[in-house]
This record gives sequence, C-alpha cells and structure tokens, in this order.
Amino acid sequence: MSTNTRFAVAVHVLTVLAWSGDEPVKSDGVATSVNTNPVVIRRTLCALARAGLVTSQTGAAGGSRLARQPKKITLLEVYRAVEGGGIFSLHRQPPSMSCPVGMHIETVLEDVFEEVHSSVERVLAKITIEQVLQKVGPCLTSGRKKVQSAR
Amino acid sequence: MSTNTRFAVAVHVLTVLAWSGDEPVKSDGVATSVNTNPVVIRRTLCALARAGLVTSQTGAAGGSRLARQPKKITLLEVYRAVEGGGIFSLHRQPPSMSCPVGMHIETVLEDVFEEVHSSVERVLAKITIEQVLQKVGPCLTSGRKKVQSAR
DNA sequence: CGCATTTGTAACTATAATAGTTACGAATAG
DNA sequence: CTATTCGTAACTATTATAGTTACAAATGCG
Repeated sequence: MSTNTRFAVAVHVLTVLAWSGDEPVKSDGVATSVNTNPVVIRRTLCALARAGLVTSQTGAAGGSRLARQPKKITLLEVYRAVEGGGIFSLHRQPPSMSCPVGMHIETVLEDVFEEVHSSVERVLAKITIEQVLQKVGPCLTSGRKKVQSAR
Repeated sequence: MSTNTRFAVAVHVLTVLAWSGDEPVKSDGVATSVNTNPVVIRRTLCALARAGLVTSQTGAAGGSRLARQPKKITLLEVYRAVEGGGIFSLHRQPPSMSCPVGMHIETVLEDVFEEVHSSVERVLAKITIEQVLQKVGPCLTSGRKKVQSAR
C-alpha cells in the first residue's frame, strides 16, 4: 500500500481551484479545505505549476488558479506531476547474482511493473478534473461561491 | 511511489520454489537468493502459506514448496497475499467538512482508486509464476539444479 | 528417546519516506 | 511604502518497512 497522499491531495487542490473558477485561491484557503498546513499545499501547487497545470501569483491579491479548463486536465497529468517512481518497488538490496533466479528476476519484474503502470495510466488518462468536480458537487457546479468562505 | 518491496520479494520467493520443483527449499536458501534475512523470507512465506500458495515444514528435512503448479498461481494471488491496502492513499487527516469539495472528495477519490485497482488486478491476473519462471531462465527450466547451490 | 534442524513469531532496532512546521527572502498590488 | 502571499530551505515528527535477535514448537533421524 502506498503511504503517500500526494496524488489525493493534488486532485483535491485542483478541484478546489476548479470550483473557484477564475478567482485565485490562496494556499491558506486550500489548506483549510484539505485540512493541512499551507506549506504542504504550496509544495503541491509548485509541482503542479511546474507541470503547467496551475499558475500562481504572489502578493496581496495573489493565489493560484488553473492554467486550463478543468475538462482539459486529466488525472494522468496530475499523477505524473506529483508522483515519483512506479507503483511497485524492486528489492532494496540487489538479489544474488550467483543464483539463476536472482540474476534475472529484476528484469522480469520490471516488465511486469511496466505493464501494470501503463494500465494505470490508461485509466487515469480518461478522468478529468471536470468530472471530479461534477461528482463532488453535482448540483452546485453552477452558482459557485468563494472557497475562502469554507473556513 | 510505493516504498514496499513485498510484492517483488514474494514473486522472487515463489519463483525460487518453482525452480526447485518438488524439492523443499529452506528459508535460508531463499534468503541467499533474495539477498536478505531469512526471517524476512519466512514472513513472506507465512503470508503466502495463509493464502494457500505454499506449504512449509519444520525440522531437519523441512523447507517450503509450492502448494500448486506454477501455472496455477497468478501474480494477482501473490499480490493479494502480501499487499495490504490499495495503490493510492487518501488524506492523512480527513478534509474539512465545511467545504463542499472537502465534504465529497474522499468518496470521489475512492471511486477513482477502485477503478485503478481493478485495472491493476486484471493485468496481474494474466501473469503466472510459470511465465515468470520461463522468462527468468528460458533455457534452464528443464534440468534444474538445487537452489542451495546458489550460495 | 534424544538430538539437530527448521519453521513461526514476537520484540526490538534501523532506515527511509512522508508530512508537518518554522522562518524568511522575493514578488506583487494597492 | 506597506501588507500580503508565494517559493523554498531547513528542520522535526510520524509512520512504514526492512532487518535483527531470540526462542518455543514441530519434525525427522540415528
């Protein structure tokens, strides 16, 4: 089991931004919704900005907003923006090269991991932030209100 | 990225047992191939035994062997035997329930995670230990030798 | 029977990944 | 010029995982 909540947090962040539309949202406001520290949110936003999914601005009227329409952002892009390596890990210590199994198992496992990984990517590529937004608030996606009021 | 090597180790262990055929292999022999501590291997073997994939015996002539033919063991069974929760994790702290996004995001994410998970399972269900064994030693799967000699 | 051997498991330590926190310079709007 | 906010570094805390030591219980063999 992954012990890493970055993907969940990133989707949450983007959904909040999508919710807020053109209105920039401060890291502090997002942090309140996610129930964590604003710096954690800023780190996530930073990764998302590097991937071209959000833009941010410093200053009093600053904050972050989506760089594109929610329907143009897939969860695959989010996943790639915030998640490092693959889903499974190989041995911590390389296996014995004197054993015929140990010698080859890592290559074989890498093939398997690759198959799994691309299957995951295909699923994530089909889901957009817009879809998430709609599921989050089916009856609310028109007539949004400011996220700041969530405090 | 998962920081958990249990699946890789479990597949390795089963491949060693498959390699050895009917000859029981001691945890120490497997540990040498995997390049780790015998207790780590025994823990994995324990989980695999609970799932009905291997059998073990104490005593001088003891050790472990597959409970079934390699072609009857899929990586999905291995995965389920050794891997706890899913691939992604939700928030460490539950999100704010005063925010419309926070209120619903976990449910939506769970749906997404479920889709991803079943896609992974479909991939793993198609791969057997026999296939792994063949890839590990294409020209060696007949005429095996004892794993103990790998030391 | 008694002995050597091996598993199963508990209890502990070590390592590494992740999240949370504090602090502060740089950018920006008013 | 000032208040505000982001970006980021540096540190701490928490948790998961792997590794280690130790030992009782099971087993086969002389």
